[in-house]
Amino acid sequence: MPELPEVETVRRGLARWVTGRQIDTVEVLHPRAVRRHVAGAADFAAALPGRTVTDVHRRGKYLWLALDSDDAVIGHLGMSGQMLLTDASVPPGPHLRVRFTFTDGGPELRFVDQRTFGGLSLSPGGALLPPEIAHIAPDPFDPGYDPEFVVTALRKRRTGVKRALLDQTLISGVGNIYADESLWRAKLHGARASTELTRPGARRLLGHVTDVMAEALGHGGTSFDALYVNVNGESGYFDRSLAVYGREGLPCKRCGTPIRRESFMNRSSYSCPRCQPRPRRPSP
DNA sequence: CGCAGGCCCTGGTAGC
DNA sequence: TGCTACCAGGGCCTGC
Repeated sequence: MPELPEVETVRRGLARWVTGRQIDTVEVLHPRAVRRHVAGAADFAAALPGRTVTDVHRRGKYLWLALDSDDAVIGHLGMSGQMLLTDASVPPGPHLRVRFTFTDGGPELRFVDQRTFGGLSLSPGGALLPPEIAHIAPDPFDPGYDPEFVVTALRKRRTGVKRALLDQTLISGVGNIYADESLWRAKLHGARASTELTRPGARRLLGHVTDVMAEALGHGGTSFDALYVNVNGESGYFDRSLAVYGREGLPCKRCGTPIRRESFMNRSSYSCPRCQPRPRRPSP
């Protein structure tokens, strides 16, 4: 499940292998992959040939290819999306959704997505920051990220801390995995009311968010020698060292208490019952 | 306006 | 063995 570190790893791979190349052809193999492009798949495919990729940017879990036309191709990986750079001779897999070829005849770019939660769209004039994702807050690695502003906003939210962390309009890039990891480091249960956070407490939590994602990025962003941009941990180079996520019943790495799993927002939350006690009056 | 919950997808796996 | 049920979950949308 790609969160910020995974998307940033993909961005770096794309920046290295696609920047400066001119698009030759675009083929949409599954309309759902471009459902955010209102004008439709044919329009998407027709608009891109001849354009050159000038840069690759990211905000939170979104990334976009900036084009020499000042437009942008926005991409979101969803849960299972991958950007693969593949020689044209490699036969397409079953989940190939969109294929880009380039005029240099080099490796093609394939958007592969099993569960089709991800997708691509064309953003007119969006090269610098697509208006479609202007509502997404800066992530901790964005020059525009202001932790004191987020501290203030977080403490104003009348909701649970975890729900607030997952709100991409407050701080972006945080998903279920890194939210749980950050809360474990901060010794906070996700159902704690965000209004109860002190300013220093909120600062500490946000510091953990930044740290845990920076560490994951350090683990994942190193091996880009191959012409292969992957977002799935399955490929091996994504060696996340997780303290709580997915560790139900295993000992807490701090106190040894078995990690618990709770259902929250129709997904799983992992925490240590001892380090992260449930609040008396839980917030959603 | 702020917040909460439903829905979209499909491969893998557990259970019967 | 073959079926069903459930799980993974980010972001958009709707309704309160």
